Amino acid sequence: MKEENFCTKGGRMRLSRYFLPTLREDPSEAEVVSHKLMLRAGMIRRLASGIYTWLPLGLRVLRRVENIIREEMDRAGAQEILMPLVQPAELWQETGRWGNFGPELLRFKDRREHEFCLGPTHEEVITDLVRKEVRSYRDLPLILYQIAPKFRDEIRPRFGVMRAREFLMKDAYSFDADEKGLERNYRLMYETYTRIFRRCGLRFQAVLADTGAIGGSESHEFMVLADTGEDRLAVCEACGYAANVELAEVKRPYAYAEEPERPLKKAATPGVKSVEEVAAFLGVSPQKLVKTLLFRAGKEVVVVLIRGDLELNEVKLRNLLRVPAVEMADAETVERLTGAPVGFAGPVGLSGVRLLADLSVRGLKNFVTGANQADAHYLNVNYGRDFPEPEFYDLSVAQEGDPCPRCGRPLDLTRGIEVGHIFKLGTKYSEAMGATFLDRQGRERPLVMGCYGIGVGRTVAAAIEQNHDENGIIFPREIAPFQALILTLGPEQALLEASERLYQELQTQGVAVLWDDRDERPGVKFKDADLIGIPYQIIVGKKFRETGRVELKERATGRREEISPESLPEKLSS
RNA sequence: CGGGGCGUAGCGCAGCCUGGCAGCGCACCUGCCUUGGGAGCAGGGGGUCGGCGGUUCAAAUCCGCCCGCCCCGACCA
Repeated sequence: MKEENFCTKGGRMRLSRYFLPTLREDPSEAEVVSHKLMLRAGMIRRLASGIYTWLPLGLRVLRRVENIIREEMDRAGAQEILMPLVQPAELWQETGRWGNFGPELLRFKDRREHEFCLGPTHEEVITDLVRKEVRSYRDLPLILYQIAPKFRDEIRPRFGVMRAREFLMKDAYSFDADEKGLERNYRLMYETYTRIFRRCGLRFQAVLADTGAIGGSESHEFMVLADTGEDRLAVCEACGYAANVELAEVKRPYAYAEEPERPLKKAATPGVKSVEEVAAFLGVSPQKLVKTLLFRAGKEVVVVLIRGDLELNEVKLRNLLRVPAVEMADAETVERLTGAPVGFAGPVGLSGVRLLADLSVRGLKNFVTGANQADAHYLNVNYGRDFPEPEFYDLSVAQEGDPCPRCGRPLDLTRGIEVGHIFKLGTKYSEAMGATFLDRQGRERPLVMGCYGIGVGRTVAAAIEQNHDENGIIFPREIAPFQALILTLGPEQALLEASERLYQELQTQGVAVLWDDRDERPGVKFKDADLIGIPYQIIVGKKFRETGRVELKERATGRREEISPESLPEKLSS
């Protein structure tokens, strides 16, 4: 007889043999609850900033999410491929993104001094593949996808796998002959994503979104609703409008009392810089202040005016200026242009720069601005008189209660975690890279593309963020690492034998089951069981000794019922 | 990139100010005991005190440089 493998002796899903390093206390490095719980439950361990290893329990959850995605993508007719993480610079130079992707694109050279990067996304690679292989409209439509690691050298990785530098992503790309085809595929992916996140047991919301570095015409983000989310959403309950606040159009009514223009006056404001400080110092409301913001957009510097109580929306500014990124001008630039230290910039006397203003400034009279001079502000400033009339655009961030741009009812603001993002790319990449096909008339035309991403690890973290209590994780059934956990509470042979029989039987019935056969006291087993969040706990202990029945405890509700061991497999496999 | 904090056993931390044996709790190993919500007793193992350099008879502790991690900011005008 063959010797039994010492690692799998008695079956591999025994906790006494399972690599599950749980932590009794919160690790100090973790801030948000999902990160703490993933570390404590032995799902992940950090290797370096934003770089994580998935341990067996965590990997099982990751795989379950992956498999839901795979099933739904396949069902939608997409075909799975696997592309390289390492990508040659040449492809990125073709689309121009080598230059303007920014420092999160990790670049390096191989031994022959050829330039490469770690792929933060795969538009270039897929477009290269398809331009080489697809010739005819007969090959269309086509959707390809992969589930593979990505690398983005984030400024500030945080929250564990929620904002990691290396992360697992599902990315899909659609290719069509025309806009109509793209529209069909975009809708198909929208529906597929809805199915995926619903199956993962998440409460989520699809919102209109900015297209950012990926580009394209239209896009939606799928947001898991959570207070710890990094994105703010504007949602209208009345008509269903929902948008990332970065994008949400502001249709705020600006009603300003008619008042005569008063003479310009300079006021000393020593050391008074921020809006709150200036307003308090001069005894006026922040709505009477106009902030003067200097931005660097490529080589150009632009000046933007906005009412003091409002927030400037950099995404709107970036899209208006049609540049890949805008950033606040540094102190040196501010001083050179305004002649004053940061905190005292104003539009009066500025020249040689483009002057923009948010709609909130239009109609505003006798406002307060910096005087372009240290420790001084102007009162009673009026555009058209004291400085040239600026170009007005919608450049502010939507606020709670602003009117919905579609129906006018007040908007709600909530927070969300972006787990999915879909884009209509159009011909941006196909034209740049010459990815064309021959249509029915034999004309050469660029492929019309879409792209569709899901953060797999982030989805796991978001699910935990939404499903936990003070004792630990409560996994939604579809993504739980196991369906049931057998707790053997006591060292007696009879308990062990009964547990082992149950364990074998459940496995034979196809129920994913883990058995806590460790020589630990009941308290330890209960605590770990609640922490790792497996939906059902099967307790073989006191009740079994007394009655021969076991207890079935549901993790989510804490409900316990007594049940005969024989009826368990049927109950759990349903 | 700017500001702040931290780095001492696997985890959580004290010791540092005022230099003089490297500690506590949990975890781990052995034995006894115990078995329904992170038990108890006894014994034990484990440390480049983030790194390098300096000051000193003597450095976890003081000084300098570097590295790493966490938080906040990058919307200040």
